[in-house]
Formats: sequence, C-alpha cells, structure tokens
Amino acid sequence: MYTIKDVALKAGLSQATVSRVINNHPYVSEDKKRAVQKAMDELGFVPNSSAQRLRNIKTKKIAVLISRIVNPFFSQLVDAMEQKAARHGYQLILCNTRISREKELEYFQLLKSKQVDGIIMASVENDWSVIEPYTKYGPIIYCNEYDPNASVTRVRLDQVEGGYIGTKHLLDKGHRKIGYCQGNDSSVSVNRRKGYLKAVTEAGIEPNPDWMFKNIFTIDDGRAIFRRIADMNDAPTALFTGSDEVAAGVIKEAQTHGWKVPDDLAVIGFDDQPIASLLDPQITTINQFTSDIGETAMKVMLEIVQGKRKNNSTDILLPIQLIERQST
Amino acid sequence: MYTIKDVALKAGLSQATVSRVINNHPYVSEDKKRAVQKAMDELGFVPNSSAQRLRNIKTKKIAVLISRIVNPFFSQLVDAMEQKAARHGYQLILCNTRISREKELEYFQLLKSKQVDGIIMASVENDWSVIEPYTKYGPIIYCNEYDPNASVTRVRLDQVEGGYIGTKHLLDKGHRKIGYCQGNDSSVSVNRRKGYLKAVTEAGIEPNPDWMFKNIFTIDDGRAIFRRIADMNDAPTALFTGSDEVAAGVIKEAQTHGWKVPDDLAVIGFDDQPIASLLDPQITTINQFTSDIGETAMKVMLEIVQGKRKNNSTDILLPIQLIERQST
DNA sequence: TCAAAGTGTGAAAACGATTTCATATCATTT
DNA sequence: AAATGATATGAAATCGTTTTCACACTTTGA
Repeated sequence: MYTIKDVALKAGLSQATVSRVINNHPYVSEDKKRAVQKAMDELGFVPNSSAQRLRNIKTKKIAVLISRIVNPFFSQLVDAMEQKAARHGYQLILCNTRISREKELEYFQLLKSKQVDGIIMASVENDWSVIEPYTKYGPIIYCNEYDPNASVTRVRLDQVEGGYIGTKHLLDKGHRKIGYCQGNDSSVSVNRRKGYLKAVTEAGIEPNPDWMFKNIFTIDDGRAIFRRIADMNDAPTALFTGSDEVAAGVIKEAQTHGWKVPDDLAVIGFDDQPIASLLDPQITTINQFTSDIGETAMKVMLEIVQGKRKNNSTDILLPIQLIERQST
Repeated sequence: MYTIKDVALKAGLSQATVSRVINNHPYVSEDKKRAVQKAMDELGFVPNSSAQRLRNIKTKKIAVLISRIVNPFFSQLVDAMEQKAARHGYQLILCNTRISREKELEYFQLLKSKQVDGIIMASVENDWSVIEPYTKYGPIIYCNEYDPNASVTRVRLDQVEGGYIGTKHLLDKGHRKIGYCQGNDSSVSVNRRKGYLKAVTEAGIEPNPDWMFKNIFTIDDGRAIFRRIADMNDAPTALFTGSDEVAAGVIKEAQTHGWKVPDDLAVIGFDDQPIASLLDPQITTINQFTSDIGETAMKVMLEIVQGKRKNNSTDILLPIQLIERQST
C-alpha cells in the first residue's frame, strides 16, 4: 500500500506538489505534473480515502433510507438513485429500516459520525421532531414519503391528485360504490385518501366507512380483502387499492371465487409494476414514474451537498398518470 | 461537532483515557469510565469514523456487486445481506454494475482506496485474471455467480443439480422433446445446462440444438421465444426457462395464441419469485433459497474480514428444491 | 527601475482518532 | 522490607492526506 510520501519520493518532489496534482490545483508546472503522474501510475497509487475525508469532511457517500429493498417500488427507486449518484462519483449506502423506528434512528449516526454527506429518506418511521436535531450534521431530504412538519426539501408526487384521478376514473365508469384500501397512515396514504374523498364528495357520494380498509400491504392482504367484500350484504362494485400487489391479490381471489373482473368488481392498482401488465385481466393503475423520483431526489441531494442549492422547505412535485387497462 | 479532545477536557482526563472507554479497553477505573461516559452523553459526542479508519484500517463497510437491483433475485439477495451486515454493525455499499466491465472495475477502487473492507461479487463481468490483482487490497468472494479459475471462497448453489432436477421433472412427466433457455454464458448458466444435458443424455435423448435458446432474460424475451417455438415444424413439448420471468412471458404469449399450458407446452421456471404463484397456471419452478445465499455470503465475508476464516478456494453449496405447480 | 502581482514549490501544521511508551500507584509475594 | 506484577493514567507519536505559510522566481505596469 503506497502513500503520497512514496509517490513524492519517487518523483523527487514534495507531498504538497503530489497532492496538488491529485486535486488539480493550479500553479503546478506541466513537467512536474507529468513526473507525478508517472510515479503514481508506476506505483499504482490510489489515495486513501479515509485520510482524504479526515481533512475534507466530504465522504462522497449518500445514505438512502427505505423500509425494504425487496419492495419493487423501492428497488426501482434505489436503482435510479444509484445510477445518478455513480455518474457523479458518489456511492450509495443502502439502509433498510424494516419499518423499525430504532433502526431508522441508528442510521442517522452515519451522518453524525461523518460517514455520509447526506441522507435521503424514502421511508419515514420517526417524527420530524426527533429527526430535526440531526440536520445540523448534514442535509436530510424526503423522497416520496414525508413529514408535513419538516422544513426540508421534499421530492414527491401529488398523491392527492393520484387518489383523485384514480377515483374519478372509477366514477366515470359509472361506479357509485367505491371501496378504498390503504397501508399505514403515512403521508402518501393520507394524501391519497384526501384525493379519494374529494372525488367522491364532489360526486355527491357519502363515503361508506365499511369500505375503507387499513393496513393492507401484500398480495395476501389483497386476497383477504376480497373475502371480506364477498361476505358483505352491501358490497362495493369498485375498489381503489393503492398498490398493484394488493390489486393482484384481490383480482386473483375474486377469480377463484367465480367473480368477473371488472364486471362484478372493478379494481384499480397503483405503481404500474410489471405484474400489472402480466395478470389477466391487466390491471388499470397509476404510474408513479418511480425512476424519475429517484433520479430527481438524488440530483437535488447532490446539489445540496455541493452547495448549489439550499435545503429549505420546498416541495418538488413530479407528475403522475393514469394507465387504463382491463381491470376497470 | 465535538472531538475526543472536547470530551477529555470536559471530563478532566486525557484523550487516551477517553479512547480507552470508547473501545472498551481494560484498565480503566469505574469512576473515570462513568465520568467519560457522562461527558460524551452531555456533548452528544460520536467518534469521527474517518479518523478511526485512518488508524484502524477497518471501514465496517462491505461492497456488494450486482448487475441490477431491480432484478427481484438481486433485491432479495441484497436484502438478506444487508440484514446480516447490519446485525454485525456493518454497512452495505450497493454497486450496480449494469453488466458493464468498466463499471465493475471502477468499484474495485473502493477496495484499493480502503473505502470498504471487502467485496462480494454477486455478478461477474470481468475474468478472474483481471480481478485477482485486487485481492491484495482486501478479501473478494463470489456469491452465486463465479469464475471457475478463481481461488477464493464461492457461496453458491449446485446449479448442475438445478438443471438436472428441473429437466428430470419434465422427463418424468413423459416429455421427450425438451427445449432449453438460458441467459448469457455465466457460470450459473453453464452449470445449469450441464445438468440439463446430463438428464436428457441419461434418458437416451439427443439434445436438439434448435431448441437451445441463448440470451433470454426478460418477460418480453420469453414472449419472443414462444413465437419462435410456435413457428417450428418440430416444436418441443416442454421448456426449461431458467427464470420465472421468462417462463411467465412464454406462458402469457402461449395463452394469447390459444395454446394450453401445460398440455400443449409445459414450462418450468427458476427462482420461485412471487409472480410464479400469481400466474394462471401457477408456475412450476426451482427454489433457490435466495435469502439463505445472501445471508451465508455475508456471514462468510464477515468471518473473513474478522480473521476467523481463510479466503481460500472453497465452494459453499446451498440446497435447491423443485416446487411443482400447474405449468408442467 | 522598482514595486506589485502572478506563478511555482516545499516544510510543517492540521484533521481526529488510536496506540505506544513511560510512569505512578497499589496489592502480592518472597 | 524489598521486589514483582497488575492496574491505571497521560504525553506524544502515528495514520495519510490537504492546506497554510513562507519563500523564490517571473512577469507586468507605471
């Protein structure tokens, strides 16, 4: 393992000059520059990044907090972020919080101990009040999910609009009895429900609390929801699910019970994941342009760490789009 | 940002003593230990990890090279690795090579510049001969994929067995005309094909080169393969696909052409991904216990970086299992 | 012609931790 | 009572960079 000292010795110059060459500082003559370069190449020298960081403060690493990478939405998001980061010479540290407040908090130590330059929160477990103290150690931004009290940049979608256009679509199809599934009470869910309620209220419909389901996440949860619906005396004729997985579960279970989709029950998903176009019928869904969100969030973060942008309370909203297929 | 000096000052002790407390060294009296702890808590002190690393050499970070995180196999693998790493206080650096030799090589600089303690290669683009020189900077192991010339630990599955039992299953179902899809010529593919050939040869069948397809990766590739099969005068009656995505594509396209699966064409997948049990018919597949691979690979890597295990030429083989469903 | 500004270089001080070495105290053993 | 070993602490060296400061040499400008 060679150090800058070895290079300096070999080139017959000082460490300072070698360092200047490495960092492209002005005021180094061409011939010395070449000599240093030659010495570095011959030794196969690579600067020790811990030492660099100790001086620089910059780590060229960004931590990304997500709940679970196996969720296709998150893997696509992370994929886009990694690509963007790599293009700018940054590495991405993957932090699966597994929906644990404690784990999420642990990851903030990365910022405090200067192991990363910034944190992108693509899932949120703790309230802003507990996260806020960490902002003095480096920039933190939200991506997709967010805490409304936070005073930092939020790259996200207009989920109110998402809930609205999805529900509107079902109304336009003539449905008056529209059920609604959501996950936990995250910002995304809350806003999406606002959009749903706005659409039905506008249509002069009183939302039926029996048709509002909470904590629905997986394919199996979707299956269970169908069975609950099938058992109702007064069942909804359409269902807004908030995820393609849940939609898939509902549809599959409906079919095994002999229901026809969309005739007996119309179902709309969310995310436009691969599964949405594979199922029979293909699932009507709402496209989130996941890669755009990831790329934009990373872009914003890099601008912030490079001092080109302020991390103040700003919403960066990205578009969403309804994709009509056969399940509605 | 407080340093160890501030803590020492506040506690009225030396930096050395503070450092000893941080690192749980023996020979520190209980009262001083408490005093240091108190000072650290009051200041909210967290050691600067760059400085620690500069002395220690250890970074507590492992790089994981994969081709693309959006591939569900990889996201599950990475998920398991991250979980294992986090439990031992290690972070995981995600490196998407995007099937690029150059990108893969760039990531090895992480090892050279001491940014990670080791590298797990879960995809391989470069030959071992070009990777080998990096081994002097830190441990490199293979996971799932591998270069047969490599002299390091390989955590993987017996893919020969995988190809064999899958093909055997089709033979047992009475098929004599069995097609075979593979991706690129990776170690996994090569071994799996060996198993396929072993099974058919044992059954006294001459493999038909027209039914051997290469570079088949995606759902759409699967669709295309079906169309090629449908156009054949002498078409196979069964197909070993090597991935659930490809299997799904083949099956969907077969159905749109009015073929019955498995009656007109039996299809077997690989990986047991969620989609395998969602499609109609559900896909017969081979389970790779992906999480086990990831966990084991990380476990082995941590043992190596902690000096508890030698990184010599060893194969750690994990079990595989046929899951019979309705597509065969 | 001489000061000011621009260019090029190296010695040494930082960055923030860990570790070595030296030393001091205390408890045991002979 | 003296020698030994275990425990406890601090000063200073160290890790490998970057940066400041000081100095020297050139060029420019009035």
